[in-house]
Amino acid sequence: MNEPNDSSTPKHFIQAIIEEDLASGKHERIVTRFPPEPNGYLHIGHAKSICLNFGMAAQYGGTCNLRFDDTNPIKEEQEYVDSIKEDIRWLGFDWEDREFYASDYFETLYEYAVRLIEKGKAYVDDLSADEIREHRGTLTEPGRESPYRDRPVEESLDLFRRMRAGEFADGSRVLRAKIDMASGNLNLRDPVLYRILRAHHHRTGDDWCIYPMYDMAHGQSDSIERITHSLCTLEFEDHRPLYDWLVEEIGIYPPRQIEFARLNLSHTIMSKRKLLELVNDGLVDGWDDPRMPTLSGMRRRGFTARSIRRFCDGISVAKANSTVDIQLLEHYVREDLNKIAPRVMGVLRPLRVVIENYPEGQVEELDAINNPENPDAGSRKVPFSRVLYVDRNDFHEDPPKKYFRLAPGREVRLRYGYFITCVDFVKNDAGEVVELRCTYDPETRGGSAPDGRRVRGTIHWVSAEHALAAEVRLYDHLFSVADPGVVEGGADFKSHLNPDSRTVLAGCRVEPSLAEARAGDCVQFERVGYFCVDSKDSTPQDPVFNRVVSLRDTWAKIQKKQAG
RNA sequence: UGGGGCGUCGCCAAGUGGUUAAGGCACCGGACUUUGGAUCCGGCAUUCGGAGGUUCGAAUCCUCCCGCCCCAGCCA
Repeated sequence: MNEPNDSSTPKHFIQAIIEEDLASGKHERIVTRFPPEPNGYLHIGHAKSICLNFGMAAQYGGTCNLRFDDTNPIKEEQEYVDSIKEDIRWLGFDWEDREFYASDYFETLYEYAVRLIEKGKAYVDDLSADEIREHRGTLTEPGRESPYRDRPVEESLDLFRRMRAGEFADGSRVLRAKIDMASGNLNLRDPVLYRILRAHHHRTGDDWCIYPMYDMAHGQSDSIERITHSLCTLEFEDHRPLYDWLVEEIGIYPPRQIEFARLNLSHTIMSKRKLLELVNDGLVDGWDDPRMPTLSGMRRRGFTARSIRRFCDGISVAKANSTVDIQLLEHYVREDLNKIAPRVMGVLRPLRVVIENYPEGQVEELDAINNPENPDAGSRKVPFSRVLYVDRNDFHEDPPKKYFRLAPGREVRLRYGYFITCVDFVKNDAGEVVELRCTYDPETRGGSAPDGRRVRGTIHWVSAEHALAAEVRLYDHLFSVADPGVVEGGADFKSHLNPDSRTVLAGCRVEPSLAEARAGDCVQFERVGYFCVDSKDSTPQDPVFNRVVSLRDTWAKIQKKQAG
């Protein structure tokens, strides 16, 4: 799936490369792959890669494989592969029958390693991990060759076979490529290709006690799958010479690795390690907490797959490290939800309103448009009666300048209802306004005055006796600073956690039509924001709504300006 | 002091020797409005990290300088 080619999105450098390769005849069809390691949940940063890889395949009539990079059994689990598949499907992409695992290639990879040893391009090293590190040298000093580097091919072959057979202890030996211990690129200083590791693998079980390293597995898996363009992030740029070297020395099909900048988003973090820390420390309610930048969290929050896809298109792909303003993401959800979310009325902080001249016991069913952006969405009936709730912040005892809503003596329009005028208000002992006394103009049913009289303010409301009680969870940025990664002194990123990232409102009142709402449904509470029925905690009896994003709020801006 | 990358508006990002230096977000005006939403109009880089140079002409080519990111896992 990908969006109709938006002319406002210019071609990026990867598209340029692919088009050249197609035009020159280097490739007839392109093949890409999305290669997650099943050691955590997918986040919005992965979405960029997913959209890129599947997007290129779709745009140029090729295919994109899903391949799990599962070469480290210590960190990988089936739970993660399941969640990854679910997230990719939800995002709207289909790998059909092309679901692969690096572990499927273990036997072939082993043969490739043997081939390298036979060519004298790899050797078994008996050095310990510490010794290997000591021999590696530093950024500015060359490394030293291992004393085992030039041992006979036959000896390495024998040792490697016995490594596989389980004759040696974990960590006692490794297979290394024989390249150049003096290279300025540390990846070329005889990189480790295989290590001994007795760990249960989620797919191969206990079949293997040696596992290939990333460099020995990734490019070779790409080659086996005939990947034409292997797209990865910038930190692998230094690995490209090794990627090319291995494919060349083994003598197999050479895919082309192309690196692009990973996504960074302001006010959040993308590091799996840090995300896991938030989960483990109980600072969020799990991987799918609606504040998390994980796809499962965003899905639960109410982000649409389409808005994420559009976002990924919008930010484009380049090689410069960058941090995208989270407001751009919010823009794309608003854009999408504006078109598809049914409008309803919900009162978050209820303030009781009695319409004094409205007949006791009378109920009217008023027509309300479901979505002004989409006539096909039709309309619904909303009950109106003598006692209503409006939002507390739609009343001001002493209204500030430019405030168009309710205040003593002020007339406003109730959305799809009547014009009402506040004639009095009631306070409790604590001095809080607890009730408004209003009158209505029977001539203004539906919201317009026959005499042409205009009101500046329109507010939302619900009928007290008909409204449903609900819990509403307001979410804000997870971190209060744009770049939580930057911390002073001994502080750590968690010190930037936004204490107001979640505000739970109980006792909210929403219109009765919401009785039909089901988990995952998104609506717009008019004048407030977009909300999604929580998929975990919501029940028909006790509905729970998550705020996806607020509506743009001009009044808030005016207030800010007035304040200072 | 090694190697690999990157620097164009507050944030993304086009641009590949001749364009008035795209577009989006944000921001600022205004119109419209039964959501202070949406929509619509208008504004928003004499300048491309800096300095030299080549050229009739440079963000694009050359030289030097500056800044930022990545690499010393038997992680990926």
